Amino acid sequence: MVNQAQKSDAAVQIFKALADPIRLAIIQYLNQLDHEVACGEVGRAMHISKTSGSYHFKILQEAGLITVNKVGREKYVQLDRSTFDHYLTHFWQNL
Amino acid sequence: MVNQAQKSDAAVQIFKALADPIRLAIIQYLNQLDHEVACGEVGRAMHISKTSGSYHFKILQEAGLITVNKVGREKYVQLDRSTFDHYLTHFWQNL
DNA sequence: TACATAGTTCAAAGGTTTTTGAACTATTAA
DNA sequence: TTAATAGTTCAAAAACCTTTGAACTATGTA
Repeated sequence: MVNQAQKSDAAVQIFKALADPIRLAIIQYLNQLDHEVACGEVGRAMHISKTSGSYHFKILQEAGLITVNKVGREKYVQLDRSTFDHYLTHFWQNL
Repeated sequence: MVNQAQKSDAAVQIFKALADPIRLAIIQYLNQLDHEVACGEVGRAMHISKTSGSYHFKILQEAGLITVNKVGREKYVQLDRSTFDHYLTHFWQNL
């Protein structure tokens, strides 16, 4: 079992990942589509550079907010709703 | 009515306010007590300086996560649960 | 093979957030 | 009036986050 400090570290990481307008827009976009999409397609929809996209997807993945599926040279991402449920929807239960 | 950009600005502000270990500990503390507490008392419980406390309470207040009630020379704070409900518990409905 | 495409990595630059201590205001109590 | 207490403000420093472009790896296609 993880201790209190580790629990709040994870929460801080998730809230940091959510605390950015680009990443929130990505989440919104992935939520609407509700299926796997290639990073490149999301990046183009957000009007951001490849490098910036790569940076933001890494932060979302490390926070556990998206899952990643590499197929050929493309990386398909989608929301990991269980993480949102744990830290947002059930915030008070898991605080 | 606010537009989409304003909505996500507010969300970013709330997630930034949550994205800090001290502020998350303050929220945890206020949640357990579940009543007004003076800033000074919270600050002492968190082992932070007056200045640091003042800084963090300001961020929590500006995000709408706490309400403030000044009585004499003391400032009593408590959680504003409606903001947590809106941005966390009902995250998907308000995205 | 050669070329194109998807995505990563790196370091530098710029921007933002947090901590610090000293000086401050406002209120209370002796 | 004097001293103590609660909290704020300020500027400087330190720490941290984000963007940028160039160079890179890996894969797919002609």
